[in-house]
Amino acid sequence: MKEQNETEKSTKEFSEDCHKLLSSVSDALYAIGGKWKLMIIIAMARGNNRFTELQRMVNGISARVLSSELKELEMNGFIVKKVSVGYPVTIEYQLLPYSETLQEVVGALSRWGVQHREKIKNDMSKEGSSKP
Amino acid sequence: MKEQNETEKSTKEFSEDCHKLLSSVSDALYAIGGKWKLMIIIAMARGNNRFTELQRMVNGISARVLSSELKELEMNGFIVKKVSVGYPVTIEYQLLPYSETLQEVVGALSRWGVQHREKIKNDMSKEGSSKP
DNA sequence: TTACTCGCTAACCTTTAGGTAACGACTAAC
DNA sequence: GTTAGTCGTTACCTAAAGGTTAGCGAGTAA
Repeated sequence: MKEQNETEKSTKEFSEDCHKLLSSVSDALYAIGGKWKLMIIIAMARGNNRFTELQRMVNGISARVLSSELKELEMNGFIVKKVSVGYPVTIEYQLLPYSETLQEVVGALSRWGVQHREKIKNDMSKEGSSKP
Repeated sequence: MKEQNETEKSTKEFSEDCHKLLSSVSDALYAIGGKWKLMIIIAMARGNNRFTELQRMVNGISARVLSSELKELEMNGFIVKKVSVGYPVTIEYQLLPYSETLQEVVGALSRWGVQHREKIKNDMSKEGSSKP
């Protein structure tokens, strides 16, 4: 029964594999999915720690959305909000070490993004020049 | 003027870097962002090529959403729809080579997802056991 | 005094994602 | 021939993400 053929076995294994892969990717997307979270983390990793800095750097984000995303990022342990009580109360957001675990993801995504833009450009110029 | 100090220079470079990174990640998210696209590609890479197979494999997706996501994936050159005209018309979706460029992204995301789930589990057990 | 910045927040509205349910066309079983 | 299942597609509707505008409280600069 067990060594009947390989089709059945590999199908099953594939299917288990697949479920694991799917659920881990799903977990990841749950935490860092959406339009902004990764972008905010990238901007912060580049030294943007103030609210308005972030708003200017992350193109197209509104104050309302930035505010709520920062809250979520804080709840999930990616960043902290530091309020310096001294002279003019300044508020800074800082990355926590945990956000560094995202480096690989950010790297992969940005490399893919670069090559994808290239591809789109090529596709367009091909279509454009294919007029008979 | 040029070697005044390093602070100014590196700030500027950081900022340029940052914009590039942000726009490439943004491009990537535009194409493969959202809850389902990557999951569908993963499922297909594991040998699920029929509509209902995919629907069963990708947990929680509805037929309507699957149908529209498949259309988008086709438009963006990740998959093709093959209709065999013979006997009971069967429809198969197949990955195109371009979807393989996503391997790195999928790998990174799933590894991160796995460790993130671990982290959540640990965090919870810590909080749970800290009752005085 | 006026005006402008920073770090938000609330109220309101639009856009998009996604669920439900039903259909068409065809098969298979009862 | 009637019911049930496959393989999708479509129309309709809700929910939630996100944009816009406005403003507040505290500081700063003219």
